[in-house]
Amino acid sequence: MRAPYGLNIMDSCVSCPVREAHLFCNLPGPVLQKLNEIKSTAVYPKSAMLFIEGQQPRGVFVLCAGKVKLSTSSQEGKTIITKLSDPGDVLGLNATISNRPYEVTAEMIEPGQANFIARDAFLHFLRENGEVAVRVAEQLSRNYYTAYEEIRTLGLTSSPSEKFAKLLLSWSQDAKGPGLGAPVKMTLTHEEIAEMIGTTRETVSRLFSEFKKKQWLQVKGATLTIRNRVALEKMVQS
Amino acid sequence: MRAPYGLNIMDSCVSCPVREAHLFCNLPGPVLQKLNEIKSTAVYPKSAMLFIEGQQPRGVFVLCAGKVKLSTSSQEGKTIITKLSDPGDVLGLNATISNRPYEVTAEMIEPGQANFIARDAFLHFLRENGEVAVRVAEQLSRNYYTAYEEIRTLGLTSSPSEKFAKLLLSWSQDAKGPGLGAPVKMTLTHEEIAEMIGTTRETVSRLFSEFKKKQWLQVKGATLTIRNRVALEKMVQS
DNA sequence: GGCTTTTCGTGATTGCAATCACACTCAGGT
DNA sequence: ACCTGAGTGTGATTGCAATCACGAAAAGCC
Repeated sequence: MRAPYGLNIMDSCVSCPVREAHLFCNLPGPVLQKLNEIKSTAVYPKSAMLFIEGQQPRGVFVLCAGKVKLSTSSQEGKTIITKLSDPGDVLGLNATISNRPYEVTAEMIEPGQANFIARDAFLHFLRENGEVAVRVAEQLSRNYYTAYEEIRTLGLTSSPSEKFAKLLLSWSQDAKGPGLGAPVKMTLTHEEIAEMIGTTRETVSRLFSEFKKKQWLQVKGATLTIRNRVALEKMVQS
Repeated sequence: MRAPYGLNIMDSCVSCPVREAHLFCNLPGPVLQKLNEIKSTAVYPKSAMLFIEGQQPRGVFVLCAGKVKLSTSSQEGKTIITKLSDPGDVLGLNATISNRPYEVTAEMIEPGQANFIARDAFLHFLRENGEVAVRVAEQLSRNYYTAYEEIRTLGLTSSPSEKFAKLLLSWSQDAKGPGLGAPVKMTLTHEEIAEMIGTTRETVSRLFSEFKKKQWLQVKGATLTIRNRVALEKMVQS
């Protein structure tokens, strides 16, 4: 069977390879089985919207494969990307729990797969499984800390170069391997990076040039290598 | 009995005048009684710190009287005020639940009173009273939305004047009475207002001058009256 | 009531990043 | 190979708010 977009479809949560260490993936067998029954799987192309800011919450999405960007926009069209999500992340949790509109838009930035669980079934599932409800509370709390980190970045970091350095460091931390110059694959355009750090596309281009000229950074296609981590860390005082 | 700072001490939650419509205040009698047993009351002067960013969470504070500002700072001393809390608000909830350091500093900006509930007793109380736990989850979710609102303000609002207008409008909404020119009492210094909207003290001074000259605003001592709400709303596109 | 200390108002200057403008590169489609 | 459009690099210009620098005013404090 050939799947669309060159993906390997994951049919059952029970055999999911990302099930370790994530909110729903790593549950005892019977519970996972029940979860498996109420979820529906779908495959999404690049640029697909899982949900849009302001919509009434239909339910939660568990990302199985691919990358998702979460963003919020003003009416004039200015946009900030608040988070990039990886497989295992649960999207739309807060809106679904509290029954308020989605506070962000979730868009695939590379083709992927997600499980959808409708709100009613999800809430019912939570009520039946206290242990999962606890995990949900913990996840909400983690979301809150992430949001606060964002507030600190936006409110306390003055210059674009500082925010840019901060972003690069956070990427290299996510990359596996504590090796010094761990290469990072970058799937974002300069425009999108600009939206992550609240500046303009041109400024991001200039920052790349500057950091490359200073030998702090090396870019080869979509692969990004940090050459002088200390210098970057020195920029990020906060 | 003369209380310090000219306050009327509230001894029991059962007879508390702010008990309506707040997280813990408005609970059925027996539960409220139990809450009353595990709390301890204290009176704080202006500038007292209930807790400080980065401290291990000792427990939650329920504000009974007075005003509290929540802020977070960078190492270089730059500070943003993320929220002003009023009586009835619960402070330190998220840190206490998740056992992470307080993410903000809570400082009294006018003398007041707060009930403290130690972490262990609080968690035990939650486990015994499921209904309260649900309210806590809802409160966490509300906190999250507030944080997101802050992110939108910081990230999407471009000019200081826009943020200033937004702040003024939010104040006038909090003021009771839907009357047109509802006066607002302002207890903050220009410096603190600057910290709320991420700008400098001088810019805030200039904004006050500008808005007064345009007849949008009237200031008499600590009392602030909006004279042209429409004009302010037109500034706040988002 | 006079003292210090905080808070406020306003000018002058400066610097940084947004904006505008345009050429260049590169991937994909036909 | 060609076209097309998205994405990128970089100069020139500009505007806005941070910064610096005071003096004035108001608020605590003996």
